[in-house]
Amino acid sequence: MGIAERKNRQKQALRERILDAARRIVMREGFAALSMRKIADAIEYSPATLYLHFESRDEIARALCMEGYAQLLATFEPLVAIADPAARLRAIGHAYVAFGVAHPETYRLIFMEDPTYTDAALAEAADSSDEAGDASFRLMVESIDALKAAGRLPASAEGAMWADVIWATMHGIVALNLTCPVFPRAPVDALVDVAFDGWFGPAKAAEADGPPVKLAAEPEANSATKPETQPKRTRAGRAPKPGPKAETPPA
Amino acid sequence: MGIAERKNRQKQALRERILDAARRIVMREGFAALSMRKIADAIEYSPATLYLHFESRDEIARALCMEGYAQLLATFEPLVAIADPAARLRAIGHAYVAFGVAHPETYRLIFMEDPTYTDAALAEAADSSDEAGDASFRLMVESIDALKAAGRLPASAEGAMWADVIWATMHGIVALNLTCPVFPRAPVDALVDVAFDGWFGPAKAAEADGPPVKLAAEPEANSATKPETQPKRTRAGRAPKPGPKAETPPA
DNA sequence: GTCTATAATTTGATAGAC
DNA sequence: GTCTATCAAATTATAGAC
Repeated sequence: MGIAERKNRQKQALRERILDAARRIVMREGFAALSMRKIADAIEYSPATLYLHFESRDEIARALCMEGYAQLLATFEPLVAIADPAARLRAIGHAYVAFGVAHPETYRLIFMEDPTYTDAALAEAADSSDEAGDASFRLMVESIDALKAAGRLPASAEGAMWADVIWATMHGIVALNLTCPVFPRAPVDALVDVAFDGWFGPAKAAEADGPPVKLAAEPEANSATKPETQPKRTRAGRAPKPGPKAETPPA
Repeated sequence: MGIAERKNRQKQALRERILDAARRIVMREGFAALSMRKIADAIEYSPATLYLHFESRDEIARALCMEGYAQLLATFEPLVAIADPAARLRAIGHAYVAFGVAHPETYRLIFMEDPTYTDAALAEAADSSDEAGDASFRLMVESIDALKAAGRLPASAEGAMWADVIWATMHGIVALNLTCPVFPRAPVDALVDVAFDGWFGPAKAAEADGPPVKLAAEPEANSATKPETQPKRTRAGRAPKPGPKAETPPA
C-alpha cells in the first residue's frame, strides 16, 4: 500500500501548505483579511482546490486556532519544573502575556474573534491528548491549591475561581494591549507582577513547600514593546490596501 | 433666525434617528451586521441620505462608541458617594462588569473591535467635559492612593499601574465572558469579588479613613446570567441570516 | 485532483436628477 | 435634502470540464 500512503502524505503536505499560508496572512494582515483567494494565490493553487482539503474558511480558521492554542500551551511546558507554586503561577502568567504580545493577530483569532473559534481551540486541547490542554489548567489549579494550603491565598474561594480570575487578568492585559491605544502605561510584565504581588505577596520564597526558591525570570519572554502597527479591520466592498506587517514570523 | 434653527434641529433629529437605528442593529445583530443599507431601511431613508450626516460607516461606529462609553461612565457617577475607597473601587468594578455583560455587543464595539474605535471613545471623554472621562480615571487612582495610604495596598507600585491592572482584570472578565464558552465557571460578580478580596482583603470596613463602613452592595448590577446567544460574526458573500437577539433594549 | 468560469450576494460610496 | 441608479469591488462556494 505504498502508493496510497504516498498520496496521503501528499494530501497532508498540501494541507500543511494551506495552513502555513493562512497563518502568514493572519499574522501579517489580520484575520479579517484572510480569504480563500488569498490563500490560493499564496500557494499557487486555484481557490477550488482549497475546498478539497477544508470545508470552508471557518474550518481553516478553526485549524489555525487549534495550532495557535497548542503553541501557547507548549510555552507552559517547561514551567512545570518550577517548584514554588507562586513562582510557577507567575511564570505562567508572564508566558501567557508574552505569547499574546508576540502574536497579536493569532491571539486575537483564538480569543477575541468568534466564540466558536475559542471553543474549537479549547476543545482540541481537551480532546486529543488529555495532557497538554487539561494538564495546563490542572497545573494552575494545583498551584493555586498549594498556595491555599500554604496559607498564602484566602481559602475561601474555589481554586477554579482563582484560575478564572488569573486567566481573566492575563487576558485583559493582552486584550487591552491589542485594542486600547493608551494601554498600558507601564510594560505589561510590570502589570503582571503588580497583580501577582497583590495577590500572594512580592516575588520571593515560599515557606511551606520546601527550601526557598528564587523566582525564575521568564525564559524568553521579555517583549515589553507594543506590537507593530495593527491592520485596520475591514469587511467587504471598497477595501483599503493591506496594512503593515505585524507579529514575528512563525515560531 | 428661527428658520435656520428649526432646520438645525431637524438635522440633529435625523442624526439621532440614524444613530438610534444603528445602535439597535449593533445590539441585536452585532457590529459586523451593521451596514448603511440596513440603517437606511430601518429609518426609511435612502442610503445616500446617511452620507449627508455621516462621512462613513466608520464615523457612525465611532459615534456609537462615544455614546456607549459615556453611558458606561454615567454608571460610575453615583459611586463617588461611597466613602470607603476599597468599597468604592469594588463597586466600580462590579458596575463595569455589569455593563459589559448587559451590553455585550456595545462593549465589544467599544473595546474589542478596532483600536481606532476605542481611541474615539476614550478621546471624547477626555475632550468634551474634562469631567466625566478623566474624572472616572482619577476616581480610580484616588481610591487607590487612599488605599495605599491606609496600608491596605503595597505602596511599591504606582497608582496608575494599579488602575491598569484593575481595569485589565475587569475587562478580562467581560471579554472572556463574551468569547469563551466555558467562561466563567462561577458568576462574574463572584470573580470580581475574588480578585478584590485577594488584593485588599475581604469586603469590610477600612480602619484608617474613618468609622467602619459596610460595603454597599452594588446598586442595580446583579446580572449574573450569560448574555443571550451571540450573533455569528460574518463578512461579505453568502451570508447566513441574522442571528437571534442579544443585549437588552436601550437604557 | 485540479482548474476555469461563474453564480449569487453583499458591500461602501457617489453622480446627478429633482 | 432626498432619492434613484449605479459603480466598483470583494466575498464564499460550486458546477463541470479535463
